Amino acid sequence: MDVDTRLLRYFRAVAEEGNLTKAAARLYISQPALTKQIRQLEDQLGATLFERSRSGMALTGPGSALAESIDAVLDAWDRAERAVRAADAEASKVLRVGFLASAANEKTQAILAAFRKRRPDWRVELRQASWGAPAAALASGEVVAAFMRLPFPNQEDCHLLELLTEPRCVAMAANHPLAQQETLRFEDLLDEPVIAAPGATGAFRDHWIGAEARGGRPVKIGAVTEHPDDWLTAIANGDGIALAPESAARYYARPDIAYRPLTGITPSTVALVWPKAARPTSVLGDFIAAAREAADRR
Amino acid sequence: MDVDTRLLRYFRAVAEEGNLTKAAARLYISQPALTKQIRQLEDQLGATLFERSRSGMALTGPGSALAESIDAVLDAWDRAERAVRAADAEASKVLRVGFLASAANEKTQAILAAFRKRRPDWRVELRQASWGAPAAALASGEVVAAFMRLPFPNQEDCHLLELLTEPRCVAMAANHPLAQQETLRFEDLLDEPVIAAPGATGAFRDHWIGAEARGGRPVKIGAVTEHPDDWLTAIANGDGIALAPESAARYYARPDIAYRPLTGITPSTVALVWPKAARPTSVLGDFIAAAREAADRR
DNA sequence: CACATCCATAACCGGAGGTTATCGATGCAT
DNA sequence: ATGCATCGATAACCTCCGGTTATGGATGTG
Repeated sequence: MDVDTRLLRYFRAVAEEGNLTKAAARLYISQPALTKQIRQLEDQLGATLFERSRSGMALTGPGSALAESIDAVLDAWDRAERAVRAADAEASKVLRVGFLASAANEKTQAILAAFRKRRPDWRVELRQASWGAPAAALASGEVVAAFMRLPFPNQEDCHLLELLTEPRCVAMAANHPLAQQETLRFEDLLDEPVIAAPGATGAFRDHWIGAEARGGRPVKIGAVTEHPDDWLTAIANGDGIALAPESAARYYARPDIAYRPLTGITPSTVALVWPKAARPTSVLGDFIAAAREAADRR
Repeated sequence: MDVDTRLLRYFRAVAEEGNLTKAAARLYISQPALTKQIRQLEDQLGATLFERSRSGMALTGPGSALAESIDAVLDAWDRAERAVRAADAEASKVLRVGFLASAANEKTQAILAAFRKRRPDWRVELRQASWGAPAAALASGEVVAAFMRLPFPNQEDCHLLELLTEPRCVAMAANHPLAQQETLRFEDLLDEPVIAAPGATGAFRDHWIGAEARGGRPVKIGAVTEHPDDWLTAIANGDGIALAPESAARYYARPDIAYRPLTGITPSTVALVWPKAARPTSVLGDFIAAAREAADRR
């Protein structure tokens, strides 16, 4: 019998959530679509995978059997995908590197230059990662390394090379009352709605709503965004304020957005990261060396 | 990225055949469909998997990387599928057993009775297997064992318990000139067209066209069939003659078909087979024991 | 030089995966 | 007890994708 890995991911989500509605939300599809898909999986396998009840979906015996076997399938496919992408990169001499927003800021060019010196025949392709699943492209081998801000989800599966640390500031609509002040304290922002990353990003989201400095004070989410453009628009729109690295003021300057220095909040660190699971190649080694060189020279 | 295992099988077929047209034929789809699918796989992976030329499709570097990783994925899924089916069988107390045509003939009832005595609360479900891929249902765990005639494709992946051996005879249209004779010699049939199993079945097909007794004499294929019904129809229709187990005369008697004893050809053996790959269960053990008991008592 | 082989393209059809809207059942809080 | 929130199932609909047949273009081959 054939399956789509998508179906397997769907199944896994439902098994983990124990709840169709929540699983559907997590998968960014509608609940009826998920209902249909799960039922179809059951039909194809000829087995009942879930016990439906008012309180949710509970795994049956066959369901548990599938849940236990499923990771092996998805992992095998991930490995296959990585192998193909690695071979393709080798063949076309392209190193694909992911980045979040402004990557390594002013250091980016130095790193790329240092790498070009080591591998003149290679080309570096920078790909923007979504905030929704910043590490997904790493896991699938779509990019072989990425410039990331710490922390991020599944960080423990990656090797890290810290590149720079910079203060965090606050971004808000230019006409926001607090923009009058030259400098702000984080305590002054506790009641402001905040523009946040998607909930699935865990520690990453928490870091950028300043959860660690709130002392348990609840936060009001003004909007959820996945890309810099949405993020900037939401801020300019007055949906809320947002924490941002200081460099955002240079890389994302706009007349309708004000960036203000902020006290009482820890700085942000940018690192080059690459998956522990991937077999390291010499080209990646050269890129890491280039990044290390550029990071040390300041 | 998501894939359907179907796509992976398609890719594997093309990689093995080195030829779109032949691969398409093997997969029972049209060549344009396969062209599209392979191209789509390449698009999704963002890599060229094949080098196209007038002489066929040759794997590129990324293509080879995929070819090497692909079996792990498909095997993992096979295992998952088997695990689910096993758990489902356990839960619903159904033992699914495959069979080809008349299964174990007169022994079948004795085996089932012996099993019922051991496991009164279980039910046996007999499923007919296609001649096109007689062992497919075994590999996927759709059936946990099967009554098969030896040899069959991928036989080496299975444990065997031989149940009975019976002479092979010849089946032909009732109005066929040779049907006049009470007994025939295999040498008399060498020029007759033969109804055969699909080419992919290898040794199975060879056995039933009597390849081992032809001494290299070429065989004329009158028709290719996958199921007893097609087979009987083709014979009655005069498309060709066919070798058949003696018991076919009892289980597939028809006024428009004549079965005649045959000399100069080896007999046919029926065995109960079960995959080596599957974790053996105690129920299956009981079924095997029941089969052994019924086979020994004669 | 005609033909066979092999892959690509075009036009078309049916089904499957997705969506929104809605319902029925059940548990919980007012 | 009533009303509301939650959860899964169903219905109606749209789009796209996987399949089909027919055909073309390039390239060896008898």
